Amino acid sequence: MKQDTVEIIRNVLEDLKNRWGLEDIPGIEVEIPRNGGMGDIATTVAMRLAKPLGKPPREIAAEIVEKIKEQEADLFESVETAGPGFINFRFRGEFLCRSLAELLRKGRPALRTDTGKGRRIQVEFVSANPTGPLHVGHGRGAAVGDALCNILKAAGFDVQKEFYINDAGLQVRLLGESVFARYRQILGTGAPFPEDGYRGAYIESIAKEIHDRYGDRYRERTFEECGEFFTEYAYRMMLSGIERDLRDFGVVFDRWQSERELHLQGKVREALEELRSKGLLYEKNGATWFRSSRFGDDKDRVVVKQDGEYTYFASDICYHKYKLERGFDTIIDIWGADHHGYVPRIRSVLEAFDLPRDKFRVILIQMVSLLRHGEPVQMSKRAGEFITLREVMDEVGADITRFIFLTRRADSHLDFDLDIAKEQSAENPVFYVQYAFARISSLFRQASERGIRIEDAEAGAADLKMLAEHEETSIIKKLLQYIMVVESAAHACEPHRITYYLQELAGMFHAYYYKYRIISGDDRLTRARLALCRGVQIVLEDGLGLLGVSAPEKM
RNA sequence: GCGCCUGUAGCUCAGCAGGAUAGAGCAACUGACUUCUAAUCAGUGGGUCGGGGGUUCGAAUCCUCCCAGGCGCGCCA
Repeated sequence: MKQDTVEIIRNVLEDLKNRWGLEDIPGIEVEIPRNGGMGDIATTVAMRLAKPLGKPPREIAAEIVEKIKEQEADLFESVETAGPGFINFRFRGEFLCRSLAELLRKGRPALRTDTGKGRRIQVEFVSANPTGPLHVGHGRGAAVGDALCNILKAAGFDVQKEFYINDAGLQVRLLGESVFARYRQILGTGAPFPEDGYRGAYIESIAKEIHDRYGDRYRERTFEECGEFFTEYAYRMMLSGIERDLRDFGVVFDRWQSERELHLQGKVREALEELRSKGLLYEKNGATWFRSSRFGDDKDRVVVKQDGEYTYFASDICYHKYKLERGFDTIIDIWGADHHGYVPRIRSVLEAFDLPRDKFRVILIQMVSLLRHGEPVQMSKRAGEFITLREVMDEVGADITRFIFLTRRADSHLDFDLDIAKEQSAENPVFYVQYAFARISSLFRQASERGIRIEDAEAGAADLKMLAEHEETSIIKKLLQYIMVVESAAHACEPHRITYYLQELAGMFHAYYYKYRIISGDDRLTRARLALCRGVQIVLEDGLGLLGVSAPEKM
C-alpha cells in the first residue's frame, strides 16, 4: 500500500522535475490520515515543495494530482488535494481485494519488508550484573529489547542480540565474598559479612548448596585462599539462573560477551593503547585519564585507577569499539534510565575512534513501579528485598508481563499493578487482543464442521468483492497498514506502536464480529468473511509474535 | 548548581521522520447475551496538550525561558 503509492508519486515527480526546474526530489512521506473520511493515505510532498519551488502548495498539489490521474487511474478511486496542500488517495476496492488475497496466499511472509536492506544491527540489552536474579526492571528491558529485535528483523534488518556480562571487577568478587560469609555462617565459624555485600536470600541458598556438595572443605580457609572458587561458583549459578529466567520469559540471546574475556584477550589494553597513540590519555594523580571532555563529555574520565585496576569505563571503551569493529551498521544499547549519564561518555569514545556517532543509539528504559492493590510494593535492593522477574512471571504469567511492559513508551514510567495484571478484565489489554485471535480460531473450528477449512480461506477461492460493508473495507485497510506500523516501529525503535496497533485491530474485529454474522446461510458470503477473518488472524498472530506474546486458539 | 527524561480528559496513557476537527482504555452514566466465545459490543459526557515567548503556510510535536515531578552527576558498578 505504502510502496505502491510512494512509487507512483516518485514517478510523477520525476516527470514534473524538469518542467519545474527542480534538482532533487524530496523524500516522499506518506501517512495515514487521522480522519478516515479524508482518504486512505496522504502525502505532504506538495507542501514540502512549496519553498524550493516558490509556489503555493495547493497549486503544486493540483499539478501532481492531474499527472497521477493521467497515469494511474486503475489503482485509486480518487486522488484529490485538500486542506493546505495535502494529496489524499483513496484506493479502489479491487486493489484492496487484491492486497488481501495476496496476504492470504503468502501468509505472514507477506508482512515482511526490506526497508532494512539487510543492514546489520546489534542490540545489546538486559546485561544485568551476574550478582543477583533479574528484577522487574530487567524484565522490561528484556521485553523491549526482544520485541525491538523482532521488529527490526521484520523490517529487513540483520539483527544480533547480545548480552554483555560484567563478570570482571569488584562486584562479582563481592558476590563471592558474600557467599563465602554465608557459608561460614552455616559452619558456625562466622566470617564478617562484607559491608556492601549482597544480602538476598539467594546468597544463602548458594552457600547452602556449596555446603551440601563440599561439606566443610573450606572451613579452615580464608577468602584469599578460596575466594576464586566461591566467586566462580556463585557467578556461574547466577548467570545460568539469568539465562533460565530469560528463556522462560521468551528471550534467547545470540551471543553472550564476557567482559573478562575482553581483558584476557588483551583487547582492553589495545583499545587504551590506541587512545594513547592519539594523545587522548594522560596521567594525573597516579591514575590514567581519557580526554572525553574533548568530545562533549562533562569531564575527563579515569580509565586506570591509582591501584592499577581498570575502571568499568575502560572495558566499555573497548567493548563499544569492538562491537563496531565487528561490522555492524548500527549498535543499539538498551539501558536503565538511571544510566543516562553514561551516554555522552560512550559517544565521546566513538568520536575518539573516529567512528560516526549516529551508528550508536541508546534506548533508555524508565523505572517500573510495582503495585499491589494500588499500593507500591516496597523494594530495597540493599536489603536484598526486591521482586524478581521470576516471581512476576510465576504470578501473572510471561505473556501478560511482556505485553504490559510494551504498553508504554520505553522512556515513560510504568506502574505495573500485579492485581490488575492477573485480572482477566477489560482493563487488561492482553486478553482483548488474544481474545480476538481465539474467536477467529473458534470460527474456523465451527466452519470446518460445515466443510470449510482454513486453507479455503487462504487459497483465494473466496469472492472477496462480497466484502462490501464499510467495516470490512476498513478492516482490510487496517491490515494493509500493518507493514507501515512495523516500519515506523523499527525506525523509531518503539515496539509499543505494535501493541497499540494490535489493540486497534482487535477492536475493529470485535465490533465487526458483534455486528455481522460471519458464518451464515449464505455460503459465498461466509467464505468471503472467513477469508477476511483469516487476514485479521494472520496479522494478529504476526504482531503478537513480534511482541513475544502467544496467540492462543482457545481462551 | 549542571545534565537527561517526563508533564495531553477524573485515572493510566497513545498521538508515527512538524500536518487537516487532539484520540484510546479505565472510571461515570444509558443500553445489548434463546443467535458464530459478553474476556464482547453500541452510545453519552469529559481538554487552556504544565506556563510564557519564538521559528513557519502549519506546532502537542522543533527552539528558548520558566514551573512541577523522576533520575543521574565517584579513581562505584
